Formats: sequence, structure tokens, C-alpha cells
Amino acid sequence: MKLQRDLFLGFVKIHILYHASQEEVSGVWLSTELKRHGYAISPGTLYPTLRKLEKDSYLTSSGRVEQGHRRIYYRTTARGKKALEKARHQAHELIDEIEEWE
Amino acid sequence: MKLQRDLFLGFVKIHILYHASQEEVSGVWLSTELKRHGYAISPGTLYPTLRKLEKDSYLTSSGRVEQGHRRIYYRTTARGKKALEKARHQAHELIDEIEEWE
DNA sequence: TAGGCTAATATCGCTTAGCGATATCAGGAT
DNA sequence: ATCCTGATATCGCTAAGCGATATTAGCCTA
Repeated sequence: MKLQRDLFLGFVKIHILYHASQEEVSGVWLSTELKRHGYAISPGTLYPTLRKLEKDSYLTSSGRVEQGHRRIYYRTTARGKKALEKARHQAHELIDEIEEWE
Repeated sequence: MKLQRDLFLGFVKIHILYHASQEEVSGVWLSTELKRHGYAISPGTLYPTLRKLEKDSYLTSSGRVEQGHRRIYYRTTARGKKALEKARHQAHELIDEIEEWE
């Protein structure tokens, strides 16, 4: 895998957990949102990732039809929120460590 | 893979790039340092990772003997530093996004 | 100087993630 | 009914991650 992806796939998942903790989010919406943050994530990665997160109880889903299109909306579970908390903490820790001070 | 690892392996690599940009670091040293930061990373992951980073020109290595033991020291290359810069930026971006404000 | 000891690094074998490309699927329009 | 479009799913391959185990280099002891 290319390093750039490799370094940031974790970031992407944290973004997902965060957004789904704030509101219901669909795959497409996430796709655009992530692009906005500089992450190009293909459907072949995104959708399996969402399902995996759901399978592992970090997300729950509910499908429905909107504007003539089937959509699946995700929300972060309690377990996911706990993971998100940990991620916040680790991210701060990382920044504190690697920050340049000069 | 367990989510906890999954989310943070990128963090680990960023740590590595950072430390090796500050000073020469060996596998063992990194192992202890990472543990200090809460990352339990096994030799079966760490050493292949270092070699991979070297192979992809993010690190350079130089082996030598110290206190009776063979060690391999790594330093971050220009390319690695560039990746590190990007990582700093993305990490800030992540924090700004997922931070709780209440 | 052969043998064994220890610490550092490397490899093996397996499972599973990531991903580009392609397929499927539901609803709306004609 | 058929076609179109946009959202989600699957396939097939490559390679990452990892626990367990092996290897390696130098030191020590007698």
C-alpha cells in the first residue's frame, strides 16, 4: 500500500466515527466529506469499511429511500464513541510529540 | 485486525518518522518508546515495517555493533520528512475537526 | 577456542484489509 | 416494461499485520 494511504486510513476511520457520532451519515455523504478533507477513498474501500465497523459494533445502520435513492445511514454506537474518545486522546498525544517548537 | 490497532498503526508510523528525524533510532529503542506512548507493537510488525519504510525511501539504515549487540539505526530521509510534514498537517486538521467544543 | 548465553533482528504461515474494476440494485422517468 | 442514474455491494488480487519461532553476532566462561 502507498504510505500516504497507509498513514492516514486510521485518520479516515476516526473521521467516520466522529461524523456518525454527530449525525446520521451515508456512504456518499462521507465520500464527499472525506474528499473535502483531502482523503480520496474509493467505494471499494469505503463500503466494506462501513460494514466492517458495523459488524464490529462501532456503527449501526438504517437503510431508507431518499430523493429516489436507496441510502444507508450510519450512527456511532456507545462502543464507537468510546473508541473515538481514545482516538482524540491519542491524536493529541501524537501532536504534542511530533510538534516542532522552533 | 482489531480496530484499536487499525486506527493507530498510522500514528505509530508517524511516530517512527518523527523520532528518526530527530536522531538515529534502532528497532529496540523504538519498541520501548512506542510502548511508552501506549502502542504495543510486536517485533513481527515493527521490523518488517522498518524495512518497508526503508525500501520505500522514507528511512535509511546503518548497522553497527554497540555494547556487544548488533543494532540497526534508522534516520528519516528528505522524502520521509516531507511525509512527516504532511502528517503533521493532517493530524492538526483531524484534531480541529473532531474536537469537542462544549 | 568451542560452547553456550543473550539481546537484536528476521522470517514463516496464516488471516484479513485495501482497492480498482465491475456488478447489482432501487426508484423515477418516458 | 425499459432505460437511466446514483448508491451500495462484490470480486479477485496483492500485500499488510502479527504471533511464534528462528537466526544472528558478539560476549563470556573455562
